[in-house]
Amino acid sequence: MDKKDIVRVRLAPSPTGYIHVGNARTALFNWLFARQKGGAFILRVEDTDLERSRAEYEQNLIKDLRWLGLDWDEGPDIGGDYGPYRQSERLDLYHRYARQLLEEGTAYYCFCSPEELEQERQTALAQGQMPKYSGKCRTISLGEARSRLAAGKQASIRLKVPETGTLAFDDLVRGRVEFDLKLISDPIIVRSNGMPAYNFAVVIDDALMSISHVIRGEDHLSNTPKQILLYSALGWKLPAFAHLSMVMGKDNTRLSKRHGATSVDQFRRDGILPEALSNYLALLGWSPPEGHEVLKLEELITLFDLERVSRSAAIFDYDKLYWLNRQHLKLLTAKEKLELALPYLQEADLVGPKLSQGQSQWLEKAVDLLIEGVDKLSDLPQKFSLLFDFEPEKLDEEARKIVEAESARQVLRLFSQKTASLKDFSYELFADITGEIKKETGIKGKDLFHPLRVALTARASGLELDKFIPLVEEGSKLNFPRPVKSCLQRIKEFSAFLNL
RNA sequence: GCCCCUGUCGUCUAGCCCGGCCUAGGACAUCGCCCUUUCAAGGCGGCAACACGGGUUCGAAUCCCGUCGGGGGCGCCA
Repeated sequence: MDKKDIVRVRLAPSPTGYIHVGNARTALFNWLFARQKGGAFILRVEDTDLERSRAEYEQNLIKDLRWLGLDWDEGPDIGGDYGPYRQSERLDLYHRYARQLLEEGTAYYCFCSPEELEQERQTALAQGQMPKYSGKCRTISLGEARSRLAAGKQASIRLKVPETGTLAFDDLVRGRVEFDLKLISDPIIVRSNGMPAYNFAVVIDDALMSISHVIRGEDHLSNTPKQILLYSALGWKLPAFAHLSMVMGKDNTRLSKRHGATSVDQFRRDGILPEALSNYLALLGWSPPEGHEVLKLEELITLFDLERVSRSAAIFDYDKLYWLNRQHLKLLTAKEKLELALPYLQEADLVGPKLSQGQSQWLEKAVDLLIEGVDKLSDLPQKFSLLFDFEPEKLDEEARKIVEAESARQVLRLFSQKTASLKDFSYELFADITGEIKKETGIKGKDLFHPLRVALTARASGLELDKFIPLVEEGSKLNFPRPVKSCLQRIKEFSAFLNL
């Protein structure tokens, strides 16, 4: 393959907090594209905002991306041939090109103060105009500017934007997009504190890093003409652009904490599987050509296609994410399920920090049974109360009704008598006894089993009894912080509670 | 306010570029039925959309124009 055809894409986050699902989706699309095309995925950290950037946020970023299952070929943590990969370490590069533009006359020093500029902006807004820099400092010669600088004046550097004409480009997802140059303000490329501005740094970095495709959020669409102008001022070849639509919350405003979890970190802690999150994110604004939607990362790589990316904003649907999480949970082995579930059970003090072999074997079975229908792992401890909590006095309305029926009392009385002298219990004994009761009373089906379920679990619903009974019996012999009551114990307590 | 993007079931979307195969397909959610000693899972089925108005055409979700709605941008933030 010719070198110029090599696909090189990048994710360029600024380390200002936890990574948001919107950025995670952008990361995923870039990564899928690179992996499918056999290209390179590059991580570059845009930390030129001294106010908001923090070094530890970079670690979070890396951790979250790796957890999601993404990897990169070049980046601040692993290096690469086009480094450094932090903008704060590339300042000399930006200055070199800024100087070049200054000398060629395509950029100029601007001495206007932030206050002055704000004033101009307000005036324009008040007149219903799109704010645009007046161009006041355009006429200051480079020599004049340098002597003012030498005299201690502060100045930013701006790019000269042509006064007329239109600028058009072909966006890979949006098609042809046009801008009227007379509405575009001369962008600041270097701030008066010497730091490069975003529009300048991205262009320098993307070009120097030979980025072939810029795949990013739609919020950057209107920056693109400024960046294209910079490419041509520097005589560089343009990358392809692809602008992804935004991710919204239920009320059609930008997804925020108000809507629920939004950071990758939060989803991880809630117990969403990384493969479920990436699957869901891929489905937000992209659809597989064949109907099947439950897909692993490897499958996404082969199926992904920028041409199938939708142009309109998408609302983040937690229900569908949970459904996908359940689907991916089903794909795991019992052992894997336990491994993932354990921290949540420990957190809830259901199990101690160390497990005996018997405990972990039992837990493996329990998790495998109870995980059915669980949206996210953090919901699991709640499900475990079926095993660990038995409180007849806290029956809900439904359970109370079931157990108060006259036939139910009859069933329970008999069951209590027949189990009174037993030392041990099993599902087989349960089946025998219920058979006898059926014969003696003629009560069968729901009327027979439902009261017994309530008596054994203190709930109207739960696991099937043929699974529940052996599980509880086995669990009752194990030493848990909160013990599991045996079936016989449960019957005894329940009978007492009902005054049978 | 101005500029740019966008508009198919409640939600994510297929179809649109290359008009007829669309009685508009799938998935989530929801409702019902079946299975099941309850619940869940699973199976089956139902409800549900081309924003609106004009064109063009024998024929428009698909092409053109306008209106309205939504989003983004208009920073010495990225």
